Amino acid sequence: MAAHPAAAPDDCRSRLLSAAYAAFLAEGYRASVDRIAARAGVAKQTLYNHFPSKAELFAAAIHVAMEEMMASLGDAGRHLDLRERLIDFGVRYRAKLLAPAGIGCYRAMVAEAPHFPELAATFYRSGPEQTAARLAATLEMAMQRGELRREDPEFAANLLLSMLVGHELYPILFSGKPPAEPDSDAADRIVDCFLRALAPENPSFKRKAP
Amino acid sequence: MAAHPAAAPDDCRSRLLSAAYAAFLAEGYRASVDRIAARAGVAKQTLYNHFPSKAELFAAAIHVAMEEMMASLGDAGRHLDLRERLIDFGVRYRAKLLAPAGIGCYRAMVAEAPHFPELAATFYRSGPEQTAARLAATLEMAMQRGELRREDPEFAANLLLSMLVGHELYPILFSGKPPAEPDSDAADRIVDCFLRALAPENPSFKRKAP
DNA sequence: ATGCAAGTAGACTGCGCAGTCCATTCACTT
DNA sequence: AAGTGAATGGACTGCGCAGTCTACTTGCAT
Repeated sequence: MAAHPAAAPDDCRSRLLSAAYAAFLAEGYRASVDRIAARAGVAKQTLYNHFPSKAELFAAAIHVAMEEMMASLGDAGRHLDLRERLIDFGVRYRAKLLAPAGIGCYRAMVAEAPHFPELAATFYRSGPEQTAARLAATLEMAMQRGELRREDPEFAANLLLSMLVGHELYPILFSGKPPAEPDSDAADRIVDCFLRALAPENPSFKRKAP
Repeated sequence: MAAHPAAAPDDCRSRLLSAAYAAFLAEGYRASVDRIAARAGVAKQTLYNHFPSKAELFAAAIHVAMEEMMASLGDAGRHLDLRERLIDFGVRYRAKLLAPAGIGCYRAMVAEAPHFPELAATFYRSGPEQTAARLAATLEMAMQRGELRREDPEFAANLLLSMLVGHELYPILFSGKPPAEPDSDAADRIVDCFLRALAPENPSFKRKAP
C-alpha cells in the first residue's frame, strides 16, 4: 500500500546499524529482528536487503561497538610522566569499560562467545589482547629506563588492566547499579598501587619526592 | 506403555538438578527443558512435578553452583603467615573461578542477570560481595597489626581479587581456551605484588628477611 | 486387595521468531 | 515517458520450545 518516501538513500543502513547496536547491547542476541527493524523505522525486508542474516547483523553491530571502544584508547602524549600517562590511560579505560555501552557489549559477547567463535576471537584480538600488548610495550620501555622493576611485561600489563577494571564489574553486572561514581580518583589510587608493586628493587633510584 | 520401574524414589530430583546444572553451565539458559529431562533420564512431566517452571529450575541449578563455589573458600588456618594465607586463598579462588564450572556459571549469570534480577542480586551478595567482605576483614586485621599500610580495606580487598582474576578471564571467555595452566606460581607472584603495593609506609617494620 | 503417590511416553497447544514472498510505490536516471 | 533499483507493509511458512493433558504403570503402605 502506502510506502514511505523511501526514507533515505543510504543512511538506511546506518540507521539499521545503530538500531541493532542499541538493541543488541541492551537485550543481547535475544533482540528480535522485527523490533530492530521497527526501531530503525524500516521494513524487515529492507533489513534483509542489507544484511543476509541476523548473525551477520549482530557481527556488524559488535564491530561498531569494538571500533567505538578502541577509538580513544591510544597512548597519551609522550611528554607526560609515566605515572601521569598511566593515570590518563586508566581513566579512559575505566570510562569506556564501565559505561553502559561497554557493559552491554561485554555482556553480549560473554553470552554469545560460544555461538560465535570467530567473532569472539576477533573481538578478543582487537580488544583486550591489543590493549594489553600496547600497554606491555609501554611498561617494557619504562622497565628499560629503570622506572619499573624488571618483570614480565605481559604479566605487568595484565596486572594493571585487572586492577583498573576487575572486581568492580560484579556489582554492575549483577545488581543493576549504574556506575554512578564520579570516579576521578580511583584510577589515581590504583595506578599508585601498581607503581609501588612494580617499583624498582634497587631503592637508589627514588621516584620524585612529594 | 512401558514405564520404567519408577527409576528412583527421590534421587530423581537430584538427577534433574545435576542435569540442569550441567546443561545450564554449558549452554546457558538456552538449554531446553526437553534436553535436560532427557539428560536426566526422566520424563518431562516429572521435571514439572519437581520444579514449577524452567526459571525456577534455573535458579535451583545456579544455587547449587553457588554453594559449590563458596564451599572451599573459607579462611585457611590461623597459624599461617599473612602472605601464606593470601596465597592459599588465591590459589583456591583462582582454581574455582577459572575452572570450567566457574566460567560456565559466570557466563550464564552475566548473560541472564537482566532477566533474573533477584537471582542475580542473591548471587552477587552470597558470592563476590561476601568474598570481598571476608577478605576485607582479614586485611583490616593485618593493617591493625601493622603488616599492611592503612588503606580502605574494601578497596584493598577489591584490588587483590581483581589482581587474582581479572584480565586473564578474557582469553578464556572469548577464545575457547581451557585454562591449561598448572598455574601454581601465578598466585604467588600476584600476592607478592599486592603485598608490595600495600607495604607499610614506615619501613621500620620490615617483613621477615628471605 | 486396594488406593495413593510418583513416574512414563507421547501427543498437543500456543507463542515468538527468523526468514521468504508479493504486490505496490516511490525516487532517480536517461 | 519509461524503466530500474530500492523501500514498504503485510501475509505466510516453518521451527523450536515451554508448558499441559491423557492414559497408563509401578512400588509401597495399609
